[in-house]
Amino acid sequence: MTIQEPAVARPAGRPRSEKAEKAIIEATLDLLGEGMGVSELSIEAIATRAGVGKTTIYRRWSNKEDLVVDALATLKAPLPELGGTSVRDDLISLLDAMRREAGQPRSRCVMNIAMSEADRYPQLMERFVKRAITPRREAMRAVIERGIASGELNPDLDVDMGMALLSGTMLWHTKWGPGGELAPDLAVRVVDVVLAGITPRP
Amino acid sequence: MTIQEPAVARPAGRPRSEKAEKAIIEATLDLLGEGMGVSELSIEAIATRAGVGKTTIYRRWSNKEDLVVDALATLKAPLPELGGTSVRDDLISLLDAMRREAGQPRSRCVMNIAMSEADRYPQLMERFVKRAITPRREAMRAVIERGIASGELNPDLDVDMGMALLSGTMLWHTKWGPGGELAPDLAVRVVDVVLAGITPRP
DNA sequence: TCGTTGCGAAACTCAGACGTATCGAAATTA
DNA sequence: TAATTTCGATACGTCTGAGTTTCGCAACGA
Repeated sequence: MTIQEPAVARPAGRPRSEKAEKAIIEATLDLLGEGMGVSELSIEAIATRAGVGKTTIYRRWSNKEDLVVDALATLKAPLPELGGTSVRDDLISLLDAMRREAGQPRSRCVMNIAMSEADRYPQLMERFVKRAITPRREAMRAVIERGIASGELNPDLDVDMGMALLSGTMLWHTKWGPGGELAPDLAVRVVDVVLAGITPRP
Repeated sequence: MTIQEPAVARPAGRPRSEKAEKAIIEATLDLLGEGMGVSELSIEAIATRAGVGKTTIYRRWSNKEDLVVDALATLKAPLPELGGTSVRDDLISLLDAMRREAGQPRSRCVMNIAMSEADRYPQLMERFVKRAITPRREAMRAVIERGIASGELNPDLDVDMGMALLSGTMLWHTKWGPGGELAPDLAVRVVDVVLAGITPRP
């Protein structure tokens, strides 16, 4: 058994606790997920919740905003696998992923932050949008563009308008729908009504 | 000779300045409209912006929340007149009113508060929703129900889903659309795509 | 063993905002 | 004129939280 030399030589002294780092991130996401805004979020509350000293936080992040960015960044966007068999199926997959995330406080905080703190922390938002929003947006854009090309969608459709329809409707349900869980079939119903419109079809 | 005191006897002393009261409300709405959250909003900032002393604020409202409620209450909902000639026209009127409001910081703050502070100030929200949100929601519901009855809309349509489609799409554009003003024809385009759907029609 | 670094806890300084109190001036009634 | 109340301004004590420092202990390499 040979012990592998790490690529980067470990500096002398006690190594930083990976456990503490996890606990800090978890505590941050917990508090944000409980509806706390970035400005109400205090380093001291995070330290208490995580069971660490403030020193341990400041040794890693120079201020609250950096910590929040890193915490949100750990919420990777595990985009659903898209079957690619039909536009309808792929859109349902995307929207159902949104529905499932809306039910979990850990992911729900992403939406809370995105909706409410955009004006107040612009450069936080910039990095956050790049990491969390853009990948999902591009995935949906690709599906819609493919649908237009294949003839499944209206060739005159404005792609951005299609994205607004689908995402906006889900967002509306998330914020103002009946409290608690979103209906399991919500994604299907949204996609079908968006595809068909609300006027009668012959 | 005794004078019968009127029911509303003006008390002795200098009367409260109506102008100061207006200035306080205006300053509050200005700051909220600039994207400031309720928790960042400080009485001192309001007093400075309004050009009044803090005393003048505390003489009227006992705390920040009461002031915010009163300030938001002055934003009445001047719902647009609905022609009633067609569902399409009425929906366009409703959505175009939303578009116009989204452009004005004074009204924009309504949406900001509604989106972000719901969890944090529940009883503030309750009063606010009753005053500002419910009337608009009911107006749209009435239009959709009338459309279903008249055959202009799909008889199978879930009314709440229709409202989510229309309102959610507008909300999406407000928050994440290209910065600045919303396109003047946005309401028309949203209504038409919601009515027709995004799949080709024969 | 020794030097170095991280750990949690606590104390510290500093800033901002709350809510109250006080001031002289202004506005109003009696 | 006298009494009363509000005005804006300012000072005050308090509290909360940021960010720093210090302390004794723990974990690591040499």
